[in-house]
Amino acid sequence: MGVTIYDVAKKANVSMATVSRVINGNTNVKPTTRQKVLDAINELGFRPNAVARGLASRKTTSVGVIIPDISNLFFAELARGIEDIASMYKYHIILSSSDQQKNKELDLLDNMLEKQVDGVIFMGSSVTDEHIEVFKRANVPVILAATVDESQSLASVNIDYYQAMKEAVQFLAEHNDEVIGFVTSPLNATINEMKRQGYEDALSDKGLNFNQDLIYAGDDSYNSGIEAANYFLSLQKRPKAIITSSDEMALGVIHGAQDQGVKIPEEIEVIGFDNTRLANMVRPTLTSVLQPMYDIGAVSMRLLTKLLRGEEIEQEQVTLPHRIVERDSTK
Amino acid sequence: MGVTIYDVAKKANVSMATVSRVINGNTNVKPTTRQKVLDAINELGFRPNAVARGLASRKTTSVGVIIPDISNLFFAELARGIEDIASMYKYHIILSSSDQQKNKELDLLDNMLEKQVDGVIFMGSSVTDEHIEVFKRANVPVILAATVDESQSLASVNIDYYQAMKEAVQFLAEHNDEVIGFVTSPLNATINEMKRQGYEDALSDKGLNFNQDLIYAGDDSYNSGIEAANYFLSLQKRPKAIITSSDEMALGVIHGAQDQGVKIPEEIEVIGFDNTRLANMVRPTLTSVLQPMYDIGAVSMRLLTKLLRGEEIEQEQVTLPHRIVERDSTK
DNA sequence: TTGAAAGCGCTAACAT
DNA sequence: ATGTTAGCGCTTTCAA
Repeated sequence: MGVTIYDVAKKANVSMATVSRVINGNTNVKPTTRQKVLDAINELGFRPNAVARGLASRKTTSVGVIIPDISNLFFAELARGIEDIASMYKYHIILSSSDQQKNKELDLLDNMLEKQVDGVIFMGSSVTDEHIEVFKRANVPVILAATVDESQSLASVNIDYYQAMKEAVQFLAEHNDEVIGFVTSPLNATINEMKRQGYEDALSDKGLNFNQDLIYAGDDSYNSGIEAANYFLSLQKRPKAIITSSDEMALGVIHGAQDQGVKIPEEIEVIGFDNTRLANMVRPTLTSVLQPMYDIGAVSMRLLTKLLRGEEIEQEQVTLPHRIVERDSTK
Repeated sequence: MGVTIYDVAKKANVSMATVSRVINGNTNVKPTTRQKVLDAINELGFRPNAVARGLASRKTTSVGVIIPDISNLFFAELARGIEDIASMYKYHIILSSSDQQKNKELDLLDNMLEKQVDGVIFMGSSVTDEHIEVFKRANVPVILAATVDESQSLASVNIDYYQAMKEAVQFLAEHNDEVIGFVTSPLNATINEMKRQGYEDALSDKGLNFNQDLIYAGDDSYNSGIEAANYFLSLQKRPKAIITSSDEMALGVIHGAQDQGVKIPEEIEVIGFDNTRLANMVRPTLTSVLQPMYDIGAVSMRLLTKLLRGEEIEQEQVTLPHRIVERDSTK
């Protein structure tokens, strides 16, 4: 551009300090002076340089967001929640996908810190001690969104995955005392482990059948859902219900079963997880455990703004509510 | 942090300039000196301040991305393409959703320019004269991704929407000389107008039936696809094929029709647009016009890097290839 | 209410 | 091959 605060000051016949005050909404400026400055700003088409500002004030009003994969429906929804609140508080988002690779995650964090982000929102598979150490050394607040740190030493926003999965299994067990299959995912390792635990505990609480054969390791994709269906159908003792750790895999399971002429939910009930928009886009519509992705993002960002503004925080580990949304893939 | 280039210089017994040279990979440094500096950097845990760097060099290595809605599958995929190439070239992405509101788009651009982004990738519904004017005044390169500027005065990456839609209709017309319905969307107004034109021209080329009743104005959502199906089924002369301007609406059409007992593709054929992952997640699987979203993003970003580095550009308006991916929703 | 002036941490001539 | 020295455009004491 070329127009600086100095040019404005000269034009308005005031000092740079006064222009700065006007830009920043400082009240200690005489109204007439303020107007003079405002006029000069308009005439010159002055646009404050946020980089210079950042250097002088040591605040950039931008926050880093490390996300496994922005093209994933689940995370994209979460990102939107972050973004909406960020823009409400005048923060910018620097967004990068990590593919859940630890090295990439750490590198991204480093780059963002070089850019002097005021804070970071992190989504990732698992939080190792190294992660924690790096986060603490970062000198800016870090929030984990939909990401569990077992040591509970970082601020975070999640649902109770263990309990959610347990309830889903219990829900099935009400009208189904037969075997229940489970499709896991390697993504979000820690969270999936919690889900698996909930699954197992629910079964043993009910005195139901459990063995390793009933767990199929998917990869979070639609196709792995289809493969899971094929696998379960090939079992001697077929499950009468299947629960997956994501909606996309649940759709795969439904279609995989239907492709083999199996009726859903009559012969096999299916429950997904996350309650993404996909749950309505399938026949029968998918019963799913609602996880409020948008809210997790929004609450994470809100929490970050509180930290950034030194506001009172009641609780650094936030747990949002979940619930089962019943549709037609269950009886 | 607190550690600056000055601290490193002192520790290594060299000048700041030398440290700067080492950081920036300048070759004019004696290997032993370089090593001394590197050691000092490690010992002190020095991390270069990108903000200071940006101020001094007038380059931020960050680019702004204005996107209608990051939680939309289509745009999220595009964003991922942008991001992958950006990170390959060491650029950071500042990402904001505009909801295709002109004011928001212009505001976002303004904010990004304040942040001194080196360039901008813009995705939006329509490009008005005001957009163009603002883009030109921005003083940084702007690329339109999956966004058409009819005046052709800006760099852009698209497919030939007109031709793509025309081919889709011709494809249907091969085995279907009956009426063909069309579901539009208000999103991407200009592009949808091109698609509509392709639809109409294809019909008239074939001497086929056309009237306004055959166009249903959807809103790009799954539900509006269902509504479109209901609408078309209520017509006296039902279409024998329906083509939509997005996959999500196509799924809605399929399910809306199936919910009323209509067989796809036997009674009605359906074609979607974009060939998103959804096309495989439905029964019957969806024939769709492939638009390479990821590539559009990647090529846009690559084009931007060329502009930024002053590399030779052959063509500022890039048209990527499209094609029809046949699946089971058509005969 | 306003101004003067010293940085913020780095790059980029220009010297040597 | 290395050092000196202006800035980059703004914020922020400190004074007035």
